[in-house]
Amino acid sequence: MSSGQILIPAGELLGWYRTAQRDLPWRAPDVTAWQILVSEFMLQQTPVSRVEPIWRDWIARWPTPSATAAAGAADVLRAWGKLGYPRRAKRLHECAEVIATEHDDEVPRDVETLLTLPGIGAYTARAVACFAYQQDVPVVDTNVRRVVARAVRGVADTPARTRDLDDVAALLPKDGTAHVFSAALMELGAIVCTARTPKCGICPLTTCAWRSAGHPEMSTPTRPVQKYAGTDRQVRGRLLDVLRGSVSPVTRAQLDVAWLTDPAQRDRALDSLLVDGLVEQTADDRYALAGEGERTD
DNA sequence: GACGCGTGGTA
DNA sequence: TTACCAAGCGT
Repeated sequence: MSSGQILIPAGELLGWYRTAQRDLPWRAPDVTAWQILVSEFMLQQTPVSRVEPIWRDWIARWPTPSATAAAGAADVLRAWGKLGYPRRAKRLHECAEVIATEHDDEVPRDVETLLTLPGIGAYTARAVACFAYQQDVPVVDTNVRRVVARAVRGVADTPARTRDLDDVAALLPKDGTAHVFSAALMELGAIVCTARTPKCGICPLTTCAWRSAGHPEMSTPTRPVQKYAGTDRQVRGRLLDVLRGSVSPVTRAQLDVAWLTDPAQRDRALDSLLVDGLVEQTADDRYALAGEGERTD
């Protein structure tokens, strides 16, 4: 994409965002950069509705990086509950430790430094810079990618590409409102220009290349949806669920009953949890969530 | 760049 | 019911 042409009118988008934005708890004025960062970790591949209650409890319990770092890893994994992808919880804990010890308990402001932190990638680094520190950096998540694909390129969606960042950067207004523009773009994708049944009837954009083209279907295939039932991921989930539910270490037999259909797969899943540092083996040959017994709060 | 990584709501 | 999908990251 080239051009200095304005392809998404900022006025239309920002006007809509002012009245239509959701009242999400991490958007409240007194929320800190760390607390916004926590929301971003939780929102990585998990819907807002499931994150909200967990985030509220989490922030009340561990409001700062140092408070989070002081908690035991097992307590963090339990508080994460069933949000999914528990490696995120572990990385959030590690991220808290780094910020507490190496950044004076302050979330770094610049994208370069944010990118060095555990669990923070291209999206989250810029989301924190944008939403917590009002920086005019391009923020590209699945919503932004889809809105740009449709409104600008006239296609239903596009697979993730590294050059998405440059494409979106070219669309940002240069008058200092880019951070709001980015938030609005994401919000539009989240509640109007949705993946499955877009609400074109209430879209604030008066011009849209996708609409003009007659809402064509996807031409370039995206990644196929992953299977879950019967996969190692499901087995890991079952094993972890057993461990989250037990304050004391469990025996191998207690884990074995969590997945009876394929013992070899069960062993592989347990091994991968040990490798990932989510589970530990105790001296008496039992199993527990990693960091069980470190606890502080 | 492709793949593996949880979980549950919705159509 | 099955299949899709939800503010990605690390390898």
